[in-house]
Amino acid sequence: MEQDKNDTCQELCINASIVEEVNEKMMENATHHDLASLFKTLGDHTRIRIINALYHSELCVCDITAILKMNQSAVSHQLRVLRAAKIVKNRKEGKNVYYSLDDEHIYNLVSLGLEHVSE
Amino acid sequence: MEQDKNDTCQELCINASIVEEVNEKMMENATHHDLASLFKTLGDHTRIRIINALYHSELCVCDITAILKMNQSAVSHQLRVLRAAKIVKNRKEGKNVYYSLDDEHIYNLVSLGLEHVSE
DNA sequence: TTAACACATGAACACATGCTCATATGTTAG
DNA sequence: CTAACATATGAGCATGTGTTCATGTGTTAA
Repeated sequence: MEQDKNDTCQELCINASIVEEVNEKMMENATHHDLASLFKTLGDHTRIRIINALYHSELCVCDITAILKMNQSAVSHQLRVLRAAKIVKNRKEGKNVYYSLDDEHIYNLVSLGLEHVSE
Repeated sequence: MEQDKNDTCQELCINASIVEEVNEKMMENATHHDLASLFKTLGDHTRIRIINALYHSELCVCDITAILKMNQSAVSHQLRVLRAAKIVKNRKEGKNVYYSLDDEHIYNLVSLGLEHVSE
């Protein structure tokens, strides 16, 4: 006569009504996925530094490489990730490719994150 | 007579003054690290779902386990990560441990992230 | 005390991630 | 055309991360 719940939790401990309510209010799984994806992209030391550099000015790959003191390949790889996430956009000018932040959402997100960090 | 710059970039391509200026304006390395850390913690499907669940109500581990339909060990491990990042706090009540969001920074951060995602 | 339960945690494993190295692409100068 | 250069990209490797399984800890009830 047991409910066919998972076996770890006996249903005794949980407030079933609250669980059900939360389940209804929860965002969709796809949304969770996208959100986690966005934060994951922001959650890397190198990428945060790139974003921070672009905070102030449009920069070409070469500039970024110099600022981060990393090799060009590593920077390009990370720029690719940021591009895929639509966090940065790029513009070609002759041999150079200039990168900049794609929208101010990111700027705001990072700023807000900063508040949490530097409390 | 070459500058002792890295060899990838000949200094010809970069706007040295801008690079220098950006270098000055950049946040400290420790800050980058903390910021990346915070976002990395938020950048996981399971953890985002936990946070989203706690958006609405304080919940015990057992509740969360039921909501996420995951095994209790996995949930506990992730709660530990969230605790370490000061994203959630917990409160003991008898055999149960109730978790809730530690501050509203996180709520705001996730909300802002949501705006970027659902454009 | 002992049994039952909620939760925490260490070890092990599969998989993802970031870097480096080598090389490819595309543009400009000569 | 070819050489030089800025950037992109694939492969390989070392390290990090999330889950599961087994077990430990702490609390309540009998």
